[in-house]
Amino acid sequence: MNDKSVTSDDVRWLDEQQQWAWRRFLDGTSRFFESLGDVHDAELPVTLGEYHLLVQLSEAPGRTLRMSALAEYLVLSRSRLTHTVDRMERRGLVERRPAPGDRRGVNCVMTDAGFAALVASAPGHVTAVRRFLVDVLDDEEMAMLGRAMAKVASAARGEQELAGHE
Amino acid sequence: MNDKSVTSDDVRWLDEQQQWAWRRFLDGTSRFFESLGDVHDAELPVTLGEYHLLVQLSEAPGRTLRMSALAEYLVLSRSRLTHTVDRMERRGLVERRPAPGDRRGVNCVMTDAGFAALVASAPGHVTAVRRFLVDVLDDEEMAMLGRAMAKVASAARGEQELAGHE
DNA sequence: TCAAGATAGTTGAGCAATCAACTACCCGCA
DNA sequence: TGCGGGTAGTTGATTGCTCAACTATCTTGA
Repeated sequence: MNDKSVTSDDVRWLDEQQQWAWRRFLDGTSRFFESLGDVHDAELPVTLGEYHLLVQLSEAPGRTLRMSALAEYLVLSRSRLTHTVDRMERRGLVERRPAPGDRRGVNCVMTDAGFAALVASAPGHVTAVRRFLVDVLDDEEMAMLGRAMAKVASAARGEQELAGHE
Repeated sequence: MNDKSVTSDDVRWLDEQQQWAWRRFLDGTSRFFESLGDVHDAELPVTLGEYHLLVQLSEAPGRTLRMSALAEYLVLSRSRLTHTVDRMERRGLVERRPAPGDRRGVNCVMTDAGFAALVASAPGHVTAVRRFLVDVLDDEEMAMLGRAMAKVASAARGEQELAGHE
């Protein structure tokens, strides 16, 4: 702990309802991603993490994205992305190409095999997302969840930027 | 893929709003847990995972819980819990004791050092949960989030039980 | 124009998680 | 009473992740 650490005297603890909601959030997300990951591992050609990577590439122009952009979108460390792309490249799902205009840069490109794996995984993936999330909530809850999590994401993102400039 | 696999012909894809909300959820949870984990790693004596384990023990009678109960509450595989408890036991945060009445069973007990680590971590933990979640949402959003995630958790839990009986 | 610092990505060692196989014990039933 | 199947937990090999150090390139400003 450093000299800026918070001591128990000036902490605003959570009240009953906040505590309850936070625990439901923690438990719900754990079980949701567990179940969704299980579906990928048991039935689909790519893991959940690989799937999200392929989705990002599929929506990028030329099915191509810089490593750094991919890392930012997927909330992965650069190192972890390097290792993940290594493995996917060995399986022929993506390829690395030098980035034009910046000789430090590396583009990650989805191959046809990668696209095929994405297409093959999508139905099972979406069906699971429905079963564990979308079909469980009504439209209003789903919309609220989206708005709330957009706020949460930007709070966390703000913090990330601060940490980077230390 | 097996013979029960869903083909693209009969999948109900997500509409615009559902897609948007689902992506906010995915991105928000990733960034939230990333930021909260960073706070633990940088400033607190125990990691986020260890913290949650200690919280469970702190609320159990005798600060004691069966390994299997702990695994269920924390949504951890038994193997992963075994390894995690190994490490925490080496650091003196918890102890293993035989479970009375079932000679297969093992109780995990929080030590005084474990309780001290929990107390030392709590202020920083709660402050971070506020910064990245609770203080970012208003009371209504927070309540909705709790209700929604309670539903999601039980959908996922239901699925888990089915998988177990195959 | 060139030095200092920032950015992009990789590397490899050490640590943590996963998966299947294993031991030990409990329960129900014949 | 003992056998079959289930439950509790551990083990160790494999795989994946993390962290700090490293190379290479880009940018800025004196």
